[in-house]
Amino acid sequence: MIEAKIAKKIYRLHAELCKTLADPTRLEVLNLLRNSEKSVGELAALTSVRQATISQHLAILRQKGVVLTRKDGTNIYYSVKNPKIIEASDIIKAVLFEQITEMETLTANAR
Amino acid sequence: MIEAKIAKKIYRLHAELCKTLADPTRLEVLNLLRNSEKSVGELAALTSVRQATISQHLAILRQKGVVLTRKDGTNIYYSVKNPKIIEASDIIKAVLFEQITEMETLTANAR
DNA sequence: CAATAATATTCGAATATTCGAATATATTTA
DNA sequence: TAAATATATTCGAATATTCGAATATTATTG
Repeated sequence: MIEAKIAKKIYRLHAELCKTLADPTRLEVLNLLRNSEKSVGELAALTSVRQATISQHLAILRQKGVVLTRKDGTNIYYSVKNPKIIEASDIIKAVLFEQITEMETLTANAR
Repeated sequence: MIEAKIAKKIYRLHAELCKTLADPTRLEVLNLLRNSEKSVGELAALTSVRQATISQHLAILRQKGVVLTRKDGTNIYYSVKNPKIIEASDIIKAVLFEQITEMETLTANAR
């Protein structure tokens, strides 16, 4: 059963990559990076999250290979490395909205 | 800025749904449910994870609306509620494999 | 080179997650 | 109804995650 061990390891890596999306701040950052790169300061301002905290989340996204960095002077611009991540995030968001719609239907019928 | 608050709440819910996928056991369970429903016992056996643990993970998947249950005698059969979740999981897995391939390329070139 | 600006890192406390062990809750069958 | 089977829940310990505060690093500018 050596392949079972390998499968488990793949599931672990897969879960680690999914964890990248399992935080509201990181989702917001990824959404902001959807169409264009942004500097750390811009991301902090746009999300109203402290610079150090944004930087920590960006470090996680970097480690997991989800974003790329480009240095320009003292600024560091972040961008999405693989748009598939955005695609996956969007699908999960669509599921969320379907769930919300379903709950609305339920409560509407309960009146 | 009332809409900003709402946006933050959506990101929180979105992240909670993503968390569903952020565990190796749950990913394995979802993969086993991909094509057909399975009972708790079957899932425990197929994953070699204790029944209580599988049950806990199934409870999380249930709470997040990711799976459905069907009772038949003492058995409870679980199935995927919304196939989009599998779709999203598959996309993230594809990203993982792209990352692995990229690392292989790097190490191959380093020889 | 000193001052400034932008970003990153380290540390610690609060919180959340995971899992095993034990137990509880059906449901079926003898 | 008692025993057996399948599943769920509760609790606690170990571990992981998150965030703020303080500090460090790097690059630019005067």
